[in-house]
Amino acid sequence: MIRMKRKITLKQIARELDVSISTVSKALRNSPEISADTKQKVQAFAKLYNYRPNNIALSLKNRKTNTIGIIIPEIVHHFFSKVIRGVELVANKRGYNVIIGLSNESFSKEVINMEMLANGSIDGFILSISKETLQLQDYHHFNETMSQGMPIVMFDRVVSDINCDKVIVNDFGGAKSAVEKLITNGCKSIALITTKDYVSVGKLRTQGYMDALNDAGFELESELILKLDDKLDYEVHLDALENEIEHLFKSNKSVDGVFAVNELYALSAMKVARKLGLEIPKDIQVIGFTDGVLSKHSTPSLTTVSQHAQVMGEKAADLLINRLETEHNENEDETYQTVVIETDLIERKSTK
Amino acid sequence: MIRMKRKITLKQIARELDVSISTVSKALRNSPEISADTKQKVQAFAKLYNYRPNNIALSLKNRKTNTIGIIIPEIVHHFFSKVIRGVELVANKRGYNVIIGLSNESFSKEVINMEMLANGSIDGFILSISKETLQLQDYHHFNETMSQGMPIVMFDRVVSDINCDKVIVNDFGGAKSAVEKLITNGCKSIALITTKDYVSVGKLRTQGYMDALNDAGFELESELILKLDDKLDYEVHLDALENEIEHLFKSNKSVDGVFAVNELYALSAMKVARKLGLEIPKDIQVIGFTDGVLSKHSTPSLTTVSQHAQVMGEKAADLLINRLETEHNENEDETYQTVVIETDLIERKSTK
DNA sequence: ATTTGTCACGAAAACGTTTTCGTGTTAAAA
DNA sequence: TTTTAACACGAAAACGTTTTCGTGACAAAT
Repeated sequence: MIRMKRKITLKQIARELDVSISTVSKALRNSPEISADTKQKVQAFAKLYNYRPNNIALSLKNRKTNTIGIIIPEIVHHFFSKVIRGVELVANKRGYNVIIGLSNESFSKEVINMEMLANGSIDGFILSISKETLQLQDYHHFNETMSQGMPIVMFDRVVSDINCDKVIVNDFGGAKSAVEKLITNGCKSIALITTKDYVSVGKLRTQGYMDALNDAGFELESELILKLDDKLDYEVHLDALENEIEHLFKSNKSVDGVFAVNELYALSAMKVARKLGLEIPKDIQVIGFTDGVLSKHSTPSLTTVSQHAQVMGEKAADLLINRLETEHNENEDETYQTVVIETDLIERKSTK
Repeated sequence: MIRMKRKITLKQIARELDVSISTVSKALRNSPEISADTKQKVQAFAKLYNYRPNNIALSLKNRKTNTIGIIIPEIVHHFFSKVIRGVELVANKRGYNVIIGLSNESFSKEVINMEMLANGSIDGFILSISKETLQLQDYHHFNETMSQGMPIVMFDRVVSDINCDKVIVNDFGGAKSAVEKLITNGCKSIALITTKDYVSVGKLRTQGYMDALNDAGFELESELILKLDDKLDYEVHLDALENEIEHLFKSNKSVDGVFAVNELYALSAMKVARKLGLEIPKDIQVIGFTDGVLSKHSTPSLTTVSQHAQVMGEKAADLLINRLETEHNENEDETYQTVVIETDLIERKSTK
């Protein structure tokens, strides 16, 4: 049976050594007020009993928790977990902890989670907006949080209505250069597989696609654009997804290039193409938009637009902590910045 | 410019309403001591100003944070992120928050992270041991944490030296039934691709493999066992991994079945097999051990042993919270339990 | 002998709660 | 009229820190 020795406090040290709590505190912080003798005695005792200041008490006293709250729609997702890793990395380096909340793409869970954390548990938020919130366009909880003096940094899924620091991917540019790559590689009829427009990133990627076609003098054919309703969880209903894509291919036999706004769509496109007897990349070339793990290990491996998720997390954490650690004058107008992370085109075997 | 209205406290409400702090507190908690009039007044005021008790102050007062600390080796990993989701799910349901720390497979980071959180930030730990810690076999930080009265629940990577609640996968059984499946499917020469033995799960899966062969009257051929050093990050050095596997196949042409202890090894085996002109599952059948996303989307899709990561997380959270919420008599000997999560064989296209 | 100054330490407040106990006021019982 | 009881509220302690300010002892300077 293990001997229980509860964490020791200043008060207990003070009692043992027959000095006051203040003296112990000062001795441990090496205050010049305290004599060398006493310091030595106190420090030795503290080390022996492995004294560590209680974080909660410190948080209360300093009105600062040194903890960052992350709210994301889903954690079982490479993009988001990479962002978390980035946040954790710089947070830890700068002396902060990270506490996570999952909204599960639900508005109410997002609100509840934020309220729980906002009541003193954390100093600021890093978050990506849930799909439901984006649809409802109800952003009161963000504004309320910020009006209470708690800063927010949004990443990836952001919205221009909210005034705060943001870290976003150059979705437009990434999509455009992907499509340009397809054009350069000789594609004449390029399909787009995307989501409904309310998710800002889907919209921007669609615009990048259109812009690239436009610049190259291609005509925009709406039959080549497949807008999927991501209400449906295609991880579960893979066949539904594949049917949609198969329909696209069959009614547009000339398609020789595909740009998909995420990894799953791209892989499904490749799968369907193969099923229809098309060779990749000879007959049809495919590019996805993602930071996922599937691309690298698919057959053929998938050329993708990398979003540098971890860098986004790091940047978001830096933005937040910088704001937390600069004195904000009461009446000075805050000025927020939006950091754009550039994408990289990672060429693999699904393009020529 | 947004108007700043800092979070309101009991003291401020008390001052505004010209009553004492105690009265406000009691009124809000509907104490019978307080008159209906006063209650009404206080509650209305509190609602108007959206009063919420400060979590930190409550934690300090109650010596209970209602927060769980998770320490995992890596978050960009489907297995671990699914576990987190499970933990988060039941933690939230039961009124707890989750704070994460990444050890990054490093002993020192594991120790530091635990110390940070153990100083009052959390009520208990859920963790999976880092590889480096497993190698060093230095578990003092776990024992110290527990001796301070902070419970630990370990999952997946556990060690029998430590006395605490545990949630593990039936690695032995899962591996055994996978290999049995291969045997049933007609495989005569089954290779094993595994890791070095210090990670307990690798060891157990290897034993499952051997036991299945043994039961079936097969002879154990050591050339069929490939033990890979996972010091090398094979995500980065994929070619090195594939070379090893290619060597295995070339020097054992008779191999018609492969059991791999993780997803990456299994996929690489399939890739190499294809490269060598073997058809899957006709010429060679492959089964992996994982909860990952690659298996489902690979070509052919991979038959795997599912570990039910989310269930592990849920179970671990329940174990921890149960322990936190039962009065533990000072001198009563604690008794710990180990929950074994059974695996499922998910049959896909890499087996007949 | 008195003033000044330094040294080494302790008391107390503060952070935001909850809770125990005490107390003044009023109405009912003796 | 006096005692008792219920009622409604406030003071204070506690959780574990840090920090400001005050103070007693002693030595040095006047």
